[in-house]
Amino acid sequence: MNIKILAEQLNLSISTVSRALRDSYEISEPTKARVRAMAKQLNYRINPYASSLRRHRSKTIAVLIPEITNNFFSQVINGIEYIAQEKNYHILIYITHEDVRKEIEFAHHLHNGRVDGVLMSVSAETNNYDHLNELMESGVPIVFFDRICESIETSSIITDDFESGFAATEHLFQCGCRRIGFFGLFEHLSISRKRYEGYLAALKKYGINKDDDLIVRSGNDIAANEAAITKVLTSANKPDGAFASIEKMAIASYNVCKRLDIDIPSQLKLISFSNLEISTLLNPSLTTITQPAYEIGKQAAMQLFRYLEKKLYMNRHEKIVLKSSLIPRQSTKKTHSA
Amino acid sequence: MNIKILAEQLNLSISTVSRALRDSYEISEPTKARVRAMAKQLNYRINPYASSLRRHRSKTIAVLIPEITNNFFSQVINGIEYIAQEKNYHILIYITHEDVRKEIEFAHHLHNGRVDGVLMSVSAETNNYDHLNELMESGVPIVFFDRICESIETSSIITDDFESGFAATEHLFQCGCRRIGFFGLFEHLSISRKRYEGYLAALKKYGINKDDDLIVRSGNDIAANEAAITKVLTSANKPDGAFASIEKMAIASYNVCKRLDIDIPSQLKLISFSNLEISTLLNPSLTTITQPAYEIGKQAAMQLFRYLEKKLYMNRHEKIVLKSSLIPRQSTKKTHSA
DNA sequence: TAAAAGTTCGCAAACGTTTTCGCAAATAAA
DNA sequence: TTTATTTGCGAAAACGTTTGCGAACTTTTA
Repeated sequence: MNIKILAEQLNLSISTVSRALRDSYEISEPTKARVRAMAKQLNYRINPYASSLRRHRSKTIAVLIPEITNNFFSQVINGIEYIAQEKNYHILIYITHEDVRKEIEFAHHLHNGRVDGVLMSVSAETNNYDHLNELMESGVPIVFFDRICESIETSSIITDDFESGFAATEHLFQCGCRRIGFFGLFEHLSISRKRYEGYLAALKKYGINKDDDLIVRSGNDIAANEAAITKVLTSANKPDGAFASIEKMAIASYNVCKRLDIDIPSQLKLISFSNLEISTLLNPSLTTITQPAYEIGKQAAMQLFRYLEKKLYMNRHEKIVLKSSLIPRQSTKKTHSA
Repeated sequence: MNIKILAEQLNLSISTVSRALRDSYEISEPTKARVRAMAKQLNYRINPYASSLRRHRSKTIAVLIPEITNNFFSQVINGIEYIAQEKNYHILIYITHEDVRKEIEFAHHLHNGRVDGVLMSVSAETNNYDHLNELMESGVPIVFFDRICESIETSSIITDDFESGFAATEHLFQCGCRRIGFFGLFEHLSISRKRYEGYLAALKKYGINKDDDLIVRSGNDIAANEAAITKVLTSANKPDGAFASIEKMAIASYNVCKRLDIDIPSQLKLISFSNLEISTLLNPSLTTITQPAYEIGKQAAMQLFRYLEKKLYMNRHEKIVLKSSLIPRQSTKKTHSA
């Protein structure tokens, strides 16, 4: 079943049928109606590969994310999917598992026109962006979200990470904490840096000296993370509050506290970036900084389509900043310490 | 940059270059090496659309799922992705949001060769499978996972839902429950039926009469679900235990109990199907039936590739059953009732 | 030594679209 | 009426691959 057969059935030329199906102005309304009717009757579907080959557009976008079993990213995908469906676009998904080599491999594979554009959050390991620059230069627009790449001239959708880091730390201070830990991600990740800077700024504002012993940098290895947290929480100068700049570290902290029988919030107050739907059901419920993940996905996709529809030209460094919200719960509840 | 330019640079014919790149036996090893070197040097990437058009294979599979912000499905995707990467396949993702009309729309769109095969879990609303039968008949193999479609002759990957439903109910009984509720999904969903039958069988084994007042059927509307649960938990003959056949209902139950000040597990014991990583951190920790989601994804993908590689012929009704595991936690802890 | 078989490659026809160009016929303007 | 312009459509050349077939050359077999 192809357009040729369809044309024969209609006694029309292939070109006329093609144009009719694309609703070209060159075709009369009656002819279009005939074509549409016959196409429906014969259950004709256009061949996307022939079409893409000829038009140099795939009607497909790629989404590159570091992980998928994480509410933040799955909510982002939901937002992306919403916009993509509106535009009749398809979504190819690639998961890097925080592995730069995979990210590079994917980037190279996308050089060939398989997708019209890319939405991505860089892997935590990534600190060289050549593969992404090359992709951009080959004409594939990239829009970053959350974990962006400052050095590439394109749009990104981020949240107010500095302010959130500041607010989280301030919140802990206001709840009585004076020794505030930072449990964060790798240093070179954009979001982590910003959150950390916000943390430092808040410490400064309240006249607290930064203490490197209270800072934990997480990797991908859960056991290692928990070990690092355990070390901090059992040290002589242990923190009375902690700001987890990533959900993974909050979970790890809960586990460690459970194991060490450290009570949250009386012995340790905890606030974390998180998009868990059930923060409220944790024991105790977790005070979170929650990012508007769904909206991030939507905005990122919309921005990409602005490039694809040439409403926006590439190499315009544009940042869209959405606001996260701090939701106080039990894990930072003020307690009357001894 | 295309194969033509590559061929000119090499002083070879296009066909030789093509064959060399595909590692054909017809090309000598020295020539292959030359071609590969030049391809690398010129940064040549094959055009996937031209290739797909010519070969009638897309190296792409579609994954159709009802939702993505759910650990079960995102873990399944991880499993699928693992196998797909091994096979150098790409993954298109389609989310139905439990909407049959979207499912039908997606199924129709996939008639055109965009994908070589489909992996899917049907939407809860689906009870007519014509669109899927048509897709199969048009030559696109479908492998179902979890929410399968019994009436279509193909492979499916499921878990031992009857046994799990039985075990869950039995577990509640053994923890002292005598009035056991069932909080489940729509009737016509395969998994829900099986789990429900397991529930009934366990009741029967222990001589408990089924009580329709203890059965809640969930929809997509969270508020409505919570209202229904509230009604049951505040009725005169309220249950002393409940089996949630879907995670959503367990969350709703926690919320309702919190609101009504019903203590879990002393006043209500709760067990639920769930793939939450943090069931252990809930208050109280949740006893779960956990499905091997990652493995389900892998198996489903592997089975699909058996079709694609013609190692398995379509229309073979084959079911692969994996085992879920019951993990007892605080929410079903035996209590000394008054 | 001739025939058969094997090796290595090129020609050209697909695959199913889209689109440029062109050409009639119909309509509008002069 | 003649000359432009518009309207509706068709022929054919792309798009970048893959592959059946055959040519030329080399090696093996009879």
